[in-house]
Amino acid sequence: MKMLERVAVIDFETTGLSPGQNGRATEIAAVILENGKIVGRYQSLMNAGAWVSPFIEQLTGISNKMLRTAPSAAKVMAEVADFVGWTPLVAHNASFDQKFWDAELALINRQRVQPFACSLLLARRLLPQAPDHKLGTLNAWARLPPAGKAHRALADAEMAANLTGYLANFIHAKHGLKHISHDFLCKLQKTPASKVADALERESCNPCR
DNA sequence: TGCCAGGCCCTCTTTAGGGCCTT
Repeated sequence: MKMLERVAVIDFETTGLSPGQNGRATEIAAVILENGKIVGRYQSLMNAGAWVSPFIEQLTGISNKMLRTAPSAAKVMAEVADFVGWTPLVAHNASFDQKFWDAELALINRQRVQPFACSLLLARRLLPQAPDHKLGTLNAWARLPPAGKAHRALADAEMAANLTGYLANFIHAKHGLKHISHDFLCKLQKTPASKVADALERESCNPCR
């Protein structure tokens, strides 16, 4: 599977649903997906000084004790931003990860340098027959490889990467696209569901592809 | 006082409401 452009798939674990006083990152993972295979991995807990509620500890398995000895959020965000570089980003429900990525980078006076594509929006358009579009459900439904404990950053990033590869393969198999760019995924995820088939048809007829 | 996310998407819609998805 060589048709998907190299992308970086990321996943955050956090203390809440929105960045701010009560929402900080606790863990991040980034995996590099190249030719449909994971060729690089970064994963780290991060200590942002935020308190982990019992609910979040139960959900993620990440505790306040674990974060006390973790490297600082500033150090981890600098490392992961360098690891990803200019590689275009993908996340499942990217609006969530994008706001934490932007917020945590802003705290170290850095800015995002690439767009995000969203595997959730793509899956809703390309796999409407799936039981639902949760990351775990889609991976099980598509019979993708198990990736470890859900709600830990590396396992979720690997699941999202496998799903992204599956979606690219689906587009290739069904519509014959030989090269799928991150830019095309970004356009496709904004296409109304009723016009997705037309968009794929147009793209596959483009003589430049 | 009471509440506390927010973008996407569908529909019994568009002068709105509610479910889905992420932690």
